[in-house]
Amino acid sequence: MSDLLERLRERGWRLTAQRRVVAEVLNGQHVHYTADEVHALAAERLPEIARATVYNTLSELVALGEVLEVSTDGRAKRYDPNAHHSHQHLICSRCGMIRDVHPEGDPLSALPENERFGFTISEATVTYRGLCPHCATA
Amino acid sequence: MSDLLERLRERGWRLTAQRRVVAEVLNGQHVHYTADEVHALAAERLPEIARATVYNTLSELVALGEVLEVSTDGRAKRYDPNAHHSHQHLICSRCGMIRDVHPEGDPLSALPENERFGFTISEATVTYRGLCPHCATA
DNA sequence: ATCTTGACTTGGACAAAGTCCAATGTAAGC
DNA sequence: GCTTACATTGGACTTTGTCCAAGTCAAGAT
Repeated sequence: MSDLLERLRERGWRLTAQRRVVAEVLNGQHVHYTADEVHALAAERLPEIARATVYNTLSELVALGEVLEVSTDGRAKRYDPNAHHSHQHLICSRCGMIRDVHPEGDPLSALPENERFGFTISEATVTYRGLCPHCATA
Repeated sequence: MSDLLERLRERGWRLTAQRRVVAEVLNGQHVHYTADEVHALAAERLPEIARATVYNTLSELVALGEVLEVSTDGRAKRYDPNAHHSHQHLICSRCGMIRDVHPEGDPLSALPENERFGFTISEATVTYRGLCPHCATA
C-alpha cells in the first residue's frame, strides 16, 4: 500500500486526504469497482469527498499506470488496481463478476502484418465470457 | 441486402419504412457506426425517424443475431453488421475507428484449465488497440 | 379494396455515467 | 508560518441510452 503512495509522491503527486482515501480503497482489491462504488467506499471514510474528485483521481491513477480501466460492456467502467501484472479478464455473462486470468502466449503475435492496416498497435486485450460456477447452476 | 430483409421477414419481423432504412444503413458496411451515426444516416433518407426507433431497431437486430454490438470503451456502442463471419477488432485509441481483423489461432485454447475457475466459457474476444494511420501522423 | 388490430413509431421526459468550470481550500517548499 | 500553485468542490452540462403514453400503420382477414 504505502509503496503505491510512495511511488506516487516520487512522481510529484501531491498527497491529499482525498487521493489517499481513493488509493486505499483500490489497493489490494481483487474486485474491480466502478467509479461510483469507489466514491461510496471513499465517502465512508471521508464523507464530503466529491464525485468529481474521485473521477479526477482515478483518471490520474490510470494515466500514471497504477490502475487499469476495464470497460466490460456499455455500463460503467471498472478500475483494476492490479496494473503491474499483465493479465486478461474472465467475465460472467450473467452476474458481471470479473476474474483476472493469465492465458498463455502473446495475442499480439497472432495478428499478421497484412491484417494491421497501417495501425501502430500498442496493446491486445483478451476477454473471456461465460457463466461462473454459481450462475451456471442457478 | 434483400437477403437480410427477407430473413427478417421470415422470422415475423414487421417491415416498416424505419426498419428498412436502418437495416440499409448497416448493411454491407465495413465501418461500425454508433447509434447516433446510424440515426443521422437514416435521417438523410427518412427525415422524421426518431432516435428511439433507431435504438429499438438496433436492439432487435442484435437480439436476432444479425448485428453485433461492440463496446469499445466508455464511449458509445458501435454496431457491426458482419455478424456471420467470426472476427476480432482493431480500434484506434484516438478517434475510435474500428476495423475487422482476423488473427490466427484460437484464443480460447490459450487459457489453461486451471485458469478457468469453473466457468463455462463460451467466447473469447480479442481487441487490438493502437493509432490508425491518420491519427498517428496528425 | 377496406377494415381491423396488434405491433411499431414518436417525442419528450428521464436516467446513468462522466466532464467542465469558477470559486474556494490546502500541501509543501521557502 | 507564508505563499502559491495545485487540488477540491458542487453544480451545471453533455452524452448515451431507456421508458412510456398516445398516435400510426403493415399485413392478414373479409
